[in-house]
Amino acid sequence: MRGRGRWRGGRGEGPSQIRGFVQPALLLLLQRGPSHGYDLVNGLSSVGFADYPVDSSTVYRTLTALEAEGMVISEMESQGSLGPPRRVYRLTAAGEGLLGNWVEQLRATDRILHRFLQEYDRSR
Amino acid sequence: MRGRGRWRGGRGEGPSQIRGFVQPALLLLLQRGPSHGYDLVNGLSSVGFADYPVDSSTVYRTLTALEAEGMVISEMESQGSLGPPRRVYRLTAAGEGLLGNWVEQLRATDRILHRFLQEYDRSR
DNA sequence: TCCGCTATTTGCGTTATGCATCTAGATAAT
DNA sequence: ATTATCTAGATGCATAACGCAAATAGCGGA
Repeated sequence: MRGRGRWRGGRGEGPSQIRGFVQPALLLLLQRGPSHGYDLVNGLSSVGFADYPVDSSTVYRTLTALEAEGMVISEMESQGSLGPPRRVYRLTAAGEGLLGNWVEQLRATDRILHRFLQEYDRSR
Repeated sequence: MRGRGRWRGGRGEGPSQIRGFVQPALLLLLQRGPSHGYDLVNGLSSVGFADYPVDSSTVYRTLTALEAEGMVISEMESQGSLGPPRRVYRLTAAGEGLLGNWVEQLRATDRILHRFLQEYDRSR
């Protein structure tokens, strides 16, 4: 899967303007159980995040970064998949904590957004 | 030591993860009437966006960019202010349209966020 | 053999933003 | 008069978080 994604807020299309949303999204998906990069790439655009296309390179890089910080742990899948070997990630306890922090952040973001939209609607 | 930069969603503090939110926020403020940069800097952190601190440089740069695209127009204030001359901006029709587009975008963002938070809460 | 998936990695460029610093007018305090 | 303080804005530098493109590689089918 190649990132399709047009962007440029304003003109027309575009990814959401949330930065650093890939990280919490991946943490949430991993909370459901271990998974590997390729699957997560598709997972993002299927399970609830259909409107939020993310490039695969971003996913892999984010996973690498998360592992470097101890938020996830990976190991090469012993055997049995249908293609090349996969690196399977699973959430650590620290990772779960991080997810919790992200959630707080995102709730704050949500409130800001609501205020903005409310202000806009009120000005009509 | 140059820009080390606090950030890091997760840990604790950090700017909101909304990118490109300064633009719609400024457009919304300008919809209420003409204003100048310094005022808008404070406007952002007072009128509804208290939790969304924005650096003044960002505000000035965003205004410059908006003007280059014809979304706002500025002129130096003829006279009468209490400090150095101000550059007063006002919204153009194109700017109002842009704001409308941003609003649509942000509603989409809002929906994504809701789904995310709902998923998280459901996993508890 | 060549194609099309699956799977991951890496180089390169862009963007929005923060921090620090500089200039400078106006006014109030010393 | 000098100095501090607020108002006002511009600019250099750094960087996180992406997207896009392309390389690498295992595997199964036509």
